[in-house]
Amino acid sequence: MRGVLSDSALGRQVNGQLVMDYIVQHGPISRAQVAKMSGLSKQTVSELVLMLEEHGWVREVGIVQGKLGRTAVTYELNPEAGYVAVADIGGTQIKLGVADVSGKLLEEVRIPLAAEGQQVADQLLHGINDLLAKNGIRQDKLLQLVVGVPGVVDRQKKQVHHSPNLPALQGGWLEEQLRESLKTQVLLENEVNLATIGEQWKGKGQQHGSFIFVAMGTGIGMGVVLDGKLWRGARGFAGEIGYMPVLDTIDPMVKQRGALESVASGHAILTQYATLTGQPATSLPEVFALAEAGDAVALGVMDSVAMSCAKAIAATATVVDPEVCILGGSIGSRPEMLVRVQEWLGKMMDEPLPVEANHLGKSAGLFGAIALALQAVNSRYFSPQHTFGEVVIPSA
Amino acid sequence: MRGVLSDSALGRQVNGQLVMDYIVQHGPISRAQVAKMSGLSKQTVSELVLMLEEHGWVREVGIVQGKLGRTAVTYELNPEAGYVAVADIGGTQIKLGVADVSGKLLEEVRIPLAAEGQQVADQLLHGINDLLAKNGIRQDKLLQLVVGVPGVVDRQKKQVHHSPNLPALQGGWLEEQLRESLKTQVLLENEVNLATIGEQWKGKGQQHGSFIFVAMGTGIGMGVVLDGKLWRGARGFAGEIGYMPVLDTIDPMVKQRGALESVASGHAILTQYATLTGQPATSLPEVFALAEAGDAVALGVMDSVAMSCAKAIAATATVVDPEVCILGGSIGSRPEMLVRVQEWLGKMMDEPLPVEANHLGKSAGLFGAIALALQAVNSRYFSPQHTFGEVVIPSA
DNA sequence: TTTACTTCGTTCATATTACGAACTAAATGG
DNA sequence: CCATTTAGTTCGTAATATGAACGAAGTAAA
Repeated sequence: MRGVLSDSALGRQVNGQLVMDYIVQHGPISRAQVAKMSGLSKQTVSELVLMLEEHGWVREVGIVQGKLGRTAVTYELNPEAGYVAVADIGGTQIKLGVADVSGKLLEEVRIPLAAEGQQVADQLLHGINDLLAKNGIRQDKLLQLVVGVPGVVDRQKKQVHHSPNLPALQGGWLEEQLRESLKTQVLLENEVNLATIGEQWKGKGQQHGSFIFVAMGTGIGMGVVLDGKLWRGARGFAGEIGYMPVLDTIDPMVKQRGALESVASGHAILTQYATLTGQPATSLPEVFALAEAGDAVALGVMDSVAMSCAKAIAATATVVDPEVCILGGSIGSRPEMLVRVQEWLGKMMDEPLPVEANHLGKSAGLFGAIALALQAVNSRYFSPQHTFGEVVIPSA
Repeated sequence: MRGVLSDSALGRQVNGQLVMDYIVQHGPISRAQVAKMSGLSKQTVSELVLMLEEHGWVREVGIVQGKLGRTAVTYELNPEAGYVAVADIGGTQIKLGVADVSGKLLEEVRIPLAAEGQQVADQLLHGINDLLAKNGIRQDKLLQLVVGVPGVVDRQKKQVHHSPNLPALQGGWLEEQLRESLKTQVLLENEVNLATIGEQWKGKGQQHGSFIFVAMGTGIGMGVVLDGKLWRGARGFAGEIGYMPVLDTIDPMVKQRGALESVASGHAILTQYATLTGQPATSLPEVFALAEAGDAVALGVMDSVAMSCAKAIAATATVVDPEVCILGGSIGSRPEMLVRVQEWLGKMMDEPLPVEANHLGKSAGLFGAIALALQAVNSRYFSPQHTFGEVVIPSA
């Protein structure tokens, strides 16, 4: 029981994880079935299921009759084994939610975003505590909190960088405060990355091991999933394609704001339309309406933005070669944008990368946060570092 | 002994792999030292080392005296446990080599490249057989062959695609012929990817878990290493940045040849110089000499190529966020190109990605092939699929 | 209703693997 | 020459997984 991987409890870990997986994935299932599918012997499975049951991770569901042979007792993941909280700090509001370990979202609330950093932290704290109270969840049953932020997250230092829309979030204070107040593990994650994980879990990414998710809204960002794993980059900067150089001129202003973002985003649509017409910038829905009505300038702007977006996708495709690109965000999810991007990609690439519309819309972020939280919980309680399946009170 | 991960031999596999690693990494080492470092008990280590010795993977080196305490018997990787062959099919010649499992290159030869596809295959076969014979290596001791090819390799189908300079290599016939004739496992791999693995193993990549390697020669290509693993892409197309769109015009010809390759490569230097001067294209060394002598046109061409290259690197940096970029290839490894690329990157990026000159030069490909071959051998003989460390005769 | 059959799940004897403690071996160093 | 130190082995014990046998609890059919 000393060495890192030395004792035979390693096998127990692996097999326990395996049995847990079968129960989670294949819903109510009998021990005999798990044994058949996993190749483990029946008693080993029985032992492991007993252990999982004692720790509260699985529970008996019922019995299966009607088939030939003895009645089978079936087991499933115990949703009450624990809970996770998720938050998504957007441009104008905060979305909050609690989910159980089966991934079921129990409740969701939206709060208008406060102006100041410390107020935002308080909003998160109170919001989550309210949700826990209303759903009768004890604090020690809260296993993980995941917060989506509009910025680059350094996972090692647990700090937020490059958060132009909400500079108050920068640094590591938010994570620390939430962790200490809620007495649970806290993960901060870039909002586009969360939406990407969401699409992977419940959206178009399910069929694909490697894909990119491009979110075009006010700004533009990307999530990169390679072999089923989100790639965050050496400094958490992966997918920040707003800074991708696509112009031929090198403009110091562009370097600041992000080269691609200045030509492929909601912001770009407004500026370009204003510049071309000489009129002060109108609203985005207005430009879209004008384009649909056949306005030449609006159509030209749409096309130019689609081209820049396609260029970024094509460039990315040569670097990481994904199976597919999922296009999302408030602009990117519009069908007229999707077709234009596809058209331009066809002109740029010999074998154009398939581009699909996203599936989850605005909920992708929260779903992704739940998925990430469950991943974290899973790797925490079923990794070789811990005693098998034992629920420890998560704290610093 | 039935289930996939079911029997306790799994632990044996893991611990055997662990002990093997310590012996390989820490040179001549005693069993007591391995026990201390790994956390395994002394007898477990003794058992495993005995097993490894019986299978021929390790051997006794000698004894350590002079220190306090009993003499220690030290062990090391047995270089004669097996051999790998490597080949690099270049533009004008084939490089061949054989190495032992310790990674030591025993002999290297160069052969002028034959004109026709089947002739190339024969050259490989005869060349490798000659090398084996000269170095007294029995065919059943040849555990792996790795061949570097100038094209995109589909690992699932074991086929070569997009090989414009050597179209005869396309398809899966080469792998099949080599495997059946040499009766060993064969891996084909893109030459830039091999150079990347080479830099990772023995070059600048050693200090970095995630980096990109840009090879600018006649054409331009890139290798992507993320968290220590070469990323090949869904179809083996990752890093084919020759096709990256960087121009503002969409030219069907450019789509064919590759947009970036037409502005950032040896080929581009020649064409641009010829266009600007109106003279027929000169040779590359000539253009470099002119630039050094202060010729304005030559300097302009250099700068323009460096800018395009920097743009591709900056674009890649926003997508994968590597720690560093290693610049190589016959053009890229020139210091005057390196500084220019660094200069341009400074203008394009807020926190410019560090760019370093490559370390291994033209041998990177062969080194990478050896590293890849050893990886393949390692995962073959020490993976849970096989009986621990048992040498099986590799065949179809 | 009884009997045969099928499948679920447990009990039991056995094999593998790892560990720690005790022991032997072989050197150094005064 | 003997204490000390380190290397390596022997041996008893504990954990884990297995397969075979067995008991349990249903269906199917005579």
